[in-house]
Amino acid sequence: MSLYENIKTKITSQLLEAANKAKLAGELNFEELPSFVLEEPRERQRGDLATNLAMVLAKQAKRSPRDIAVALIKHLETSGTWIESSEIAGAGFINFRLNPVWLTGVIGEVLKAGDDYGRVDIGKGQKIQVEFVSANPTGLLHMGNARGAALGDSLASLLSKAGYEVTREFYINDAGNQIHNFGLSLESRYLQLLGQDVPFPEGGYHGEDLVDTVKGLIAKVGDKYLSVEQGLRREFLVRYALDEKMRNIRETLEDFGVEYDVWFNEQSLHDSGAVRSTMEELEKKGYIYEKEGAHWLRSTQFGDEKDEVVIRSNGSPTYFAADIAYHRNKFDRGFNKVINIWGADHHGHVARMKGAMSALGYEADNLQIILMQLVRLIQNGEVVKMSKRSGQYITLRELMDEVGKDAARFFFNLRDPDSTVEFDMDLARAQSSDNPVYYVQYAHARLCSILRQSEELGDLGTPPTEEDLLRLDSTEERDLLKKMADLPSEIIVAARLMEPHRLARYVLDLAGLFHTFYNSQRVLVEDDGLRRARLNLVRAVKQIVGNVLAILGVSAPERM
RNA sequence: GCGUUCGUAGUUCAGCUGGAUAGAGCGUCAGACUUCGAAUCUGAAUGUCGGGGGUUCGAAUCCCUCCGAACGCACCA
Repeated sequence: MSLYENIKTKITSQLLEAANKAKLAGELNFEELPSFVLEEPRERQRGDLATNLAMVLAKQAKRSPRDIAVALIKHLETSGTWIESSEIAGAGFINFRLNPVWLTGVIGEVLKAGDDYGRVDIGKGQKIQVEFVSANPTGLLHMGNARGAALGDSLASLLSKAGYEVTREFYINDAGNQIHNFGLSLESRYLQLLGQDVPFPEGGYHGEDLVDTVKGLIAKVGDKYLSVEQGLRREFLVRYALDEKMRNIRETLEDFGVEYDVWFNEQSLHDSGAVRSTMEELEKKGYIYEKEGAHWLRSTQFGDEKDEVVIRSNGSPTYFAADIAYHRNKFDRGFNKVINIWGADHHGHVARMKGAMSALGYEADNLQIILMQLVRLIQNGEVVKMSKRSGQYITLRELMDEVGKDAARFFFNLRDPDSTVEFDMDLARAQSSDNPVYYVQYAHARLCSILRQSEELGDLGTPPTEEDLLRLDSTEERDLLKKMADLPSEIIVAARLMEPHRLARYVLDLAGLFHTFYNSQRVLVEDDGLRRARLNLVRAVKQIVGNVLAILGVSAPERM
């Protein structure tokens, strides 16, 4: 446990003890201690930590919060807690001021832990899977996928930092109706490009990239497949195009800094009989009924708005059926928790998917679905309706070319998945230099620059003494140290809430505090002791900035 | 029509799952480089937290209702 976590835990337990002692002394009356918080007050003049314990006790104790606070403070044991003073304020808050000396210990803690600073263990080695992007291989990756990739990958890194054993997975929709359509589209393009006047299929994929794929194919095999039997021809075209599309998706994501552990084929679920056996299982449990020739899942029993078809009247399973088998497979692989990141346009599927898991006897809460709102693209001051049909969309590749991987990933991770973000292409292009990511990266480069110069000055070796470190007592230094001490707590909260965007905020704040410090204090001063202390501070800040950027998948440049 | 999510400064967004005087970036205005990187810093102005009710010591946060937006409501995925 980190220094700061330790202190907070200690104070919390002392508060509990104080409440019990006050009760024994007959000064306070309560049955059960309600939950309370010990947190940093918004305004730092109020102190370092504050608790609302007296306020939440008011109801049970039938006394005013301020009276209760007096009793609590009277019985509070402060030795070993760094508490320097306690005071009652406002409606009944108890504010604590800590002896700032504890802060200097943070630097040593950071440098000792190195890349592991911020690592916590709330996961306790539990296996957790994050499935994200899982884009259809029938087209190119777009802005929505970019957001999903940034979110999913950073969440996975965050959870891993928090002590979970994480698997990143991509589900490839290489079966079913959509692939059938894909085959028809490919065939049509193939014939068209070879001069035949054939119609484009209804509901086909209009994307230009598909035409390019077929052109590439023709360059290799020519008109060889004109004479091949239709079924075989389509099969070949699909296999070829799928392979090319998936390779492209894979490479694009890799360039975006995302590496998957597992690429899972939908087709394998059909081949292995998993889809069929899963449906039989559901049938056996009585959750399936027949109507109008189709098989339906009673998903309404689990809160869905309507029952869903799993086997069509023509006998073929729906996408949903395969998806149920897929999620069953996930749990059977031993994941304690399974996380899906879906676009908000799929929110209607949440209830039925969880319902299907309940029906199969799994704990639905172990399947967690994070919905992210869609990305609204602005171009020339206007909202661009994105759709694959119209071909009106910006690809992930274009996004990286335009604004860069780091800026894109940071941008998405700065926002709550629940907010519809506006992405102004022109702004991203024109103002790329005042993108927040550069603020953080600049801080990192600056930190590196200071360290480089200290080396040139021959400032190696000798570590600062305890006394040297105690001289880091300006408000700028203390604010910075406090923020540094806070990282483990931030990781815990972010991992618990599955909100990596908190870390982007954190590192932005940290960079800001560093810039402020930099402008008010000089690091490379004549005074040996003070210089050594500040250099260690710089080393530690650099370490943390690097650690957090790594979680976010953003590079930490030494120069820029 | 029903459902899900959202509505916070001119603008883009935070707001730690109920706490003290609602915060940042950009933009605006005024300042800081003979000194470690000015892609930085310091200061100033800016709010009906969409409207209205309720719950309680206390609400941007929870509940109800209305307004507005996005997205769902296929034997598509």
